[in-house]
Amino acid sequence: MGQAAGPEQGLTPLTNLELADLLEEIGDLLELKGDEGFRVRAYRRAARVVRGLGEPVQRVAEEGRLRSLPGVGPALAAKIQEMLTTGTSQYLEKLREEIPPGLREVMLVPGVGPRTAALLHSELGVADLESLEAAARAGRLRSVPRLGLRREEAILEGVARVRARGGLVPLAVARPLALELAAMLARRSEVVRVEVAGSVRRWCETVEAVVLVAAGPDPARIVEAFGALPGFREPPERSAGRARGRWGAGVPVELEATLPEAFGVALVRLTGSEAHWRRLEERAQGRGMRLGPAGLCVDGRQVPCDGEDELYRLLGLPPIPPELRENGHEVEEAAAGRLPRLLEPSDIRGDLHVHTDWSDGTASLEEMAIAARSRGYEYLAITDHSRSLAFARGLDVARLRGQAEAVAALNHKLAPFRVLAGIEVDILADGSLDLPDAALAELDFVIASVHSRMRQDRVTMTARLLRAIASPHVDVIGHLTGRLIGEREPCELDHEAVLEACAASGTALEINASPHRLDVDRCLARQARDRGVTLTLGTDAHDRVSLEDMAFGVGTARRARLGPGEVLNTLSADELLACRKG
DNA sequence: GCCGTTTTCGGCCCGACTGTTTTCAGTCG
Repeated sequence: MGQAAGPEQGLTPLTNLELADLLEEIGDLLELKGDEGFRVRAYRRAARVVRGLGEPVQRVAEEGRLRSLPGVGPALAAKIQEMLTTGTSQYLEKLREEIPPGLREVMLVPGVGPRTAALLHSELGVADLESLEAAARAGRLRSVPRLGLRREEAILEGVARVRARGGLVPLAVARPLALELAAMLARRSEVVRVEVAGSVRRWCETVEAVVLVAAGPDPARIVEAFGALPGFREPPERSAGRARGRWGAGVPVELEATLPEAFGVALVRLTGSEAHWRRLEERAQGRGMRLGPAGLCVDGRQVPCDGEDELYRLLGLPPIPPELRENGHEVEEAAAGRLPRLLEPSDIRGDLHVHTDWSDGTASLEEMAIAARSRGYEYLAITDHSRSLAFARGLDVARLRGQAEAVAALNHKLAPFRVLAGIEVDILADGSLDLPDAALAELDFVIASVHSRMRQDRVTMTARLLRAIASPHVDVIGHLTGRLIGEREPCELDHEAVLEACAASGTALEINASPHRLDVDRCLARQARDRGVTLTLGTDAHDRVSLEDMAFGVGTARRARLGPGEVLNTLSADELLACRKG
């Protein structure tokens, strides 16, 4: 307490995520510069370690433990220290002068990596997405060595795709920022109460803006305090009780400040969806009240509403969970007492998809297990990659057996906590599995996932998945569509055929809880449920911190209206093992 | 860049596909 840099120094302590971004940027710029690959990887590895660190890197630095982090040697420790003190590093600043930072977004275009981006820069002076698009439209790309008409067309299409998603912020970015901003506001004396609202609160996978609602006796002072937070690129626009601006790299952020007695109505309105709010307005009108931005009026008098539940109660409704506030029909359901019992975070008894340093994770088997136990779980399934994912150090039969032995030893040590010996076995291009049946048969839990050849046509990809689903050893299909939100489109697939095969064979489908994936999504999860397919939740964590991503999985499951009975991880370890196939 | 029952240098990250070529560099998972 009191140690953090105050406003008098004009510097807020860097969060782990911000520091990781700076390290990532150095990696990208070095790569664009043509630096040898190992240094680039060192920066990226350090970024990953910092991102997945279970404690503030600030504290690690203060206690002189930076060098103890894996992948952090003398050079990186010094740069991290400098970044924590000054907010940047001279090395990074120099790189930014040498290489146009806009080239980083050029690399977002599919098919354009560091070499091509650098080539486009040197040959055509491309420095960002705009100049790339202009050059492509002018037909100047096709004349560059190793490029041609086909790639020019593909790049133009890719630019459009990158653009299209440009306006939306992935939940993976928006939610941590929303929570951080809410925490900053909560510390201000002007603020009595603050909540995250908007699409973030409804766990939408992408959002237009981070929206916050804060209450206090003097809303104007809250708006003022909000505008003064460090992190806005330029001062946010302010109007009565409101402020909106762009935070950090440009994420749109909005605040509405109210009096405490108007907080409930504001929170419901700003949480949305719009259809939900409209439906509530209609319902109020139907009951002789008037609901609007100013609040709820009964007989011409403003009724105080300091919480959401109070508003719903006045409208004759039970509280409606934010995840259900979508098309407005949920209001009728609520009125009829037919709201579903939704999955709760506390229903989840274990994580069914994690990686360790046996493959491409950063934490050891024991570290992951202990982290899972301290989250209150009863069990954890270890599901590292298999053989063919060489770049992730995937496990072959021998190493898998070695890991199973290590798991057995760990179970002895951590009992009654259970570690399940599992695998995320690769589904190869023809639908066969990357490990022999005999090896899979020995495991407690088998996820099968596609990691390569993701652009197969619909027929081929469907057949490929059906073959994996038919395997008696496969318990779950992991991240079915392979999409990465804002980065990679889902693969072509006959969903109906897949769901039918899952239902018939008793194969579960995963809701991958990584906020970058959320795969299967809400719609597909709901369809699966309707077809009698069981779902599992797995974080796909590659470090201890990412075990917290389970919240995103639960949010998605709730949006899909799943209850505890439809999710495998609500079972005990014994029940789970008992209901495996075969 | 980091790291060391290969310990202060020499490894570390592999294989398939694609569009461009006429033998392969670059991208991706």
